Amino acid sequence: MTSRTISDFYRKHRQELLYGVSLALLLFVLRWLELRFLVLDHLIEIYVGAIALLFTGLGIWLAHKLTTPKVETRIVERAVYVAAGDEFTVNEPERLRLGISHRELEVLQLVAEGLSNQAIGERLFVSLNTVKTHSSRIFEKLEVRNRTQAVERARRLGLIG
Amino acid sequence: MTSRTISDFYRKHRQELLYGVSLALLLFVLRWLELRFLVLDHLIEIYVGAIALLFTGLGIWLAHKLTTPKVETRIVERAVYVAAGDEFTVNEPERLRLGISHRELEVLQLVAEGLSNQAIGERLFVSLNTVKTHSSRIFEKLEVRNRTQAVERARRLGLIG
DNA sequence: TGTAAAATCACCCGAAAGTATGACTCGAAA
DNA sequence: TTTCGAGTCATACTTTCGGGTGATTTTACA
Repeated sequence: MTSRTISDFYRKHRQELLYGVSLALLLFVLRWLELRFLVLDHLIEIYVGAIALLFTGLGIWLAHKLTTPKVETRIVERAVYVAAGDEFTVNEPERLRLGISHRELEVLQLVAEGLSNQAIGERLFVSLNTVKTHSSRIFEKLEVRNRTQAVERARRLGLIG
Repeated sequence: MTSRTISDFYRKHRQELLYGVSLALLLFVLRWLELRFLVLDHLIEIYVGAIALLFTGLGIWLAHKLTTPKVETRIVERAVYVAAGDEFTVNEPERLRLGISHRELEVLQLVAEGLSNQAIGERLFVSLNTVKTHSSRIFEKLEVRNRTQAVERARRLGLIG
């Protein structure tokens, strides 16, 4: 396991780690409070109150972290295209004729959406290298040299919508 | 105070009332649990655990109620009329709206044909750098990050055939 | 159940694309 | 005359693509 992998792991699981550490700390504080107040058992109400407060806070914090990771107002401008109504179906015979696999077609569709290889890999849960292999094969089969031409050609052949 | 006023009051302060009632109920349960378990003081941990759980839940619920209405997504839909016929004419209003110059459109068309920047430069008798400048401006104006997305978008907007 | 095709991933390398910034020319408009 | 947009070009840099090669694992099917 390299340091790259470790930092990747940290990045990906930062939140979970934070929660874990926070919970551990809380339990520690709990224990301390317990030992502190248990001897004076008429202070049990204060103790319980503190616990209640503490955990209400924890709940709020948790919910906040979990439900509002981005409190930004998104303005999505969506263009509605008239006269582009018909549904698309893949030209299956053409796909078979060119020997393009399902996975390759899938990659091709994402390429057509303008995604980078990296982004495609993340979308399909495969590595960058795999995406590159797929796209290279696609280019070969479509007899083109780059993704833009591939999209152009695939459109004309009815492989993508 | 009429019944109308009362129902108005209820509508306006429904949330606050709910909170109040809930809190009262909680305190009641608390009290009950206290009496229940205090005699068996080795069950204090269970008691405290229950309290903790309860109030964590309360916190989450509170936070949820308080923060969810703040998420706001505005979707601006805009109709774009694309020529449905076979012959293509540039959607001039759209070009002007986006502030895309004629030269830029020319470059965009060649990009759509799948030419490399180098090839576009040779076709238009300008340097590679000039083509890059143009295409960068195009990307900005179309709000995209690469040529594939640019072609995709330009096609939909009726800027290219 | 064995085999071929498909899918996955890695590493290297050079080319192409894209970003950022600045500068120069030219013609039209203020 | 000044100003401004469009077009041109450059330098420097980072990122992404695409080609080549080889390998392992999964899946499909005969």
